[in-house]
This record gives sequence, C-alpha cells and structure tokens, in this order.
Amino acid sequence: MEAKETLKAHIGKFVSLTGEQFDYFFSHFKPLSFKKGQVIIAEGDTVDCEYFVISGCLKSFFINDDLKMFILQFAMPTWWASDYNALYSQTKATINVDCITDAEVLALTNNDREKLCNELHIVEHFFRWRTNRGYVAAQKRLLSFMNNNVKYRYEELLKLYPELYNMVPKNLIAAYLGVSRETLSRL
Amino acid sequence: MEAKETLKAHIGKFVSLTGEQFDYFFSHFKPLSFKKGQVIIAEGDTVDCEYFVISGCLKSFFINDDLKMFILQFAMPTWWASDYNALYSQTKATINVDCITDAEVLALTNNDREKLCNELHIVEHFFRWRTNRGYVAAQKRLLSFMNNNVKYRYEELLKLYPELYNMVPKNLIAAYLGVSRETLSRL
DNA sequence: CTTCAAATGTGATGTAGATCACGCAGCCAT
DNA sequence: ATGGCTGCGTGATCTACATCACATTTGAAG
Repeated sequence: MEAKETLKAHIGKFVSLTGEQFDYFFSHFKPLSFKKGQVIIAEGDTVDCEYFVISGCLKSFFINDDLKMFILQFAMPTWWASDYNALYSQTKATINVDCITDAEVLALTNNDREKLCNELHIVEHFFRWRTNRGYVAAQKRLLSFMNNNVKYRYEELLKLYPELYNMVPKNLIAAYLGVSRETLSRL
Repeated sequence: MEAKETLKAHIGKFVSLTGEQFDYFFSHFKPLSFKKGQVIIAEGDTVDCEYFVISGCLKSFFINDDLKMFILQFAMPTWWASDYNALYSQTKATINVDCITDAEVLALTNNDREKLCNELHIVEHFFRWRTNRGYVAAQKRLLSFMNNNVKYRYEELLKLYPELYNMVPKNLIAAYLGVSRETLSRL
C-alpha cells in the first residue's frame, strides 16, 4: 500500500481524482523492485515504460563515444524517469536508466498512459502539468550551465538536494555537473 | 487569414479539430505585429501570454549580472515563445523576449489556454504533446552542451536551421551556443 | 553620397577545467 | 590476512575558450 499512497499523494498535489478514478489509474501501474546497480533501460532497448520512483534512487544517463558518462537526472522518490525521447517517439533508447541504490518503482507503459489520458481528461491534465514543470526545470538547468561555473553549480545542487551528498558517489555528481571527478574533488 | 491558416496547419500536424472547434480555439488568439528590436517581454514584467510566431523571428534570452546575454531559443514561424516559468507559475519574468526581425505573432493568455484545455480535451492533448516535445528538445540540447565542443554545436545548429546563418547576427548565435562572439568568429 | 553605429575578424594573453599519473583508504569476497 | 576493486584526493601539464584590444567591413539613416 506504501506505493499506492505515495503515488496518490504525488498526483494529489496537482489534481483531485475521486477514489474510484485513482484506483483505476493505479491499476495500470506495475510495481517492480530493483537491486543497486541493476539496469532498467539500456541503450538500444525498445522503451515502453516510464517509472515512478517509490524508494531509492535511479539515474538516467548518456554514454558518449569516449565512454564518458553524462547524467541527465537523478530520480529520487516521487520523481519520474525514462528515456522520454525513445518512449514518446517509439525509437530505440539512447539514454540509459539504472539504480544507484536498491529501488522500488511503479512502471507505466506508454500505451497505458495514452489510454488513461484519453479516458480521463484530468489525467491528461496532470501529465501536461508534469511535463511543463520538467520543461521549465530543463531550461533552468541549461541556463545555469551556460551562466555559472562548476563550483556554483555544485553548491546549488547540494543546497537543493543535500541528501545527494551522502547518497551518491562524487564521480556521479561530477557526471551530473558535466565536469571531471578530479575537478569536483578540488571543489 | 494567413495567421489562421498557419496555426491550423500547425495544430493539424498532431490533432484533428473540427472546423467549429478550431474557430472557437482560434478566437482566443490575438494577432499582434512587432517591429525589429521591439521588446515583447522584459525582465520583471508580469507575463500573461505566450506567443505563436506567424512570421519573422523572436528570441527568448536571459541577461546575467555581468550583462552577458544567453539565448534560450530562437522562435521562427510556427514556434511558441514566452517566459514559461513566469507564465506557468505567475511570477515576474526573468527571461526576456524580443524581435530579431519584424514579426507577426498570435498571443494566447495563460487563462485562455487553461480555459481551452478544460473545455476541449483535445486541446489539452495538443498542449501536452507540445510540451513533451519541448522537454525532449531541452534535454537534447543539455546533452549536446555537455558532450560537444562549440565547433560541433555550431555546425549542428546550422545544419538544422541554415536560415539562421543569414537571418541572425553572429553575436546572437554565439549567445545561443554559450560562447564568446570572438571564439565563434574563429570557427 | 556621407556618416555613424553595428557587425565582424584577428592578435595577444589569461584561466577554468581536462587529462594523465600516482598514492591511499575502505570494503567485500575468497 | 590477502587480494582486488571502487572511491577519493592531489600534483603536473595541456587546451579550449574567455577576455581585452584594435582594425576593418557593412549597412541603415540623414
């Protein structure tokens, strides 16, 4: 029931579903448990789900030709993660998603999301709102990238998500900030 | 009628509205003409519209404390522009929008968009889709920023939007790429 | 046609951060 | 405990790009 309550609280922050509507909505999610290090989406995979994090921490990341890793997102509880480009346009994954810690998630298929959006206007409203927030956050991060040096971005990140400092190894934080682990280590 | 047809074709790429539905939808847009250099949204403004570009080219940009400009987006015909953070969360603008060339746009208020999304499920569907695309594009740009050097990003930009090369001064392209105009000039 | 400001090119020099190389500490599995 | 692996710090050097300075071209307005 933990997972169901977490999702309900999350949705409830923006829209009001009746109990019946929420039960129906929830019935499309599939609970999954993963171990630390387990891969959820690998480059080249067909992507048909997005994942709502109940506990633990995921990362979505890109590996370039030099095998350098860039982290797009740390997904903490009540965050969503997937390769959205692949999911929305039904192409192969170019982004990977795996588990930084043991994690419990709720999986929702692209088809089910679209079905739910069609059947329940308010669910579509919720998902529009969610992506709006994601879009604004992505723009802010882009601006911060262009405007601020590494030190400032590191401090801002820790201010916003202090739990990352202990939860996530420094080399991953460096990969999120787009900087080498050596430079990060020198503050 | 030019503007109406442009918007209709744009919407029609993703959803099908009846003629009646589209007329109603369109009736909420207000046509506006601007001259080159005119400011549409200035930092500190209350933002209550987003703008659909019919002709010409806008830019949305941020000015930092050192008066350095960073361009978030060039808005060409059929693109949308605003300070979405301010628009969605009803806060003061931190992003500016102005005209690189003379421009015709259609303005839609936040209230009207929300009203339309409520009244017509399919309109909400359209706007969800639009933001999804924007979100994916923003993520791609972020990745490109972390992964590729200026030269590569410049070439990719020109490959994607060759018209920018002649339409937009190089210092603005530099501000989009997050690089100094001198460095851009040296390729 | 003339004038002035904006746009562009280019040299010299400075610097944030990358890369390479190494040492060391914790930690899990044999 | 012995080994090997992952995470973390730190020195030395390298490089892409910033910054400052100035020259040249261009194009719009009088």
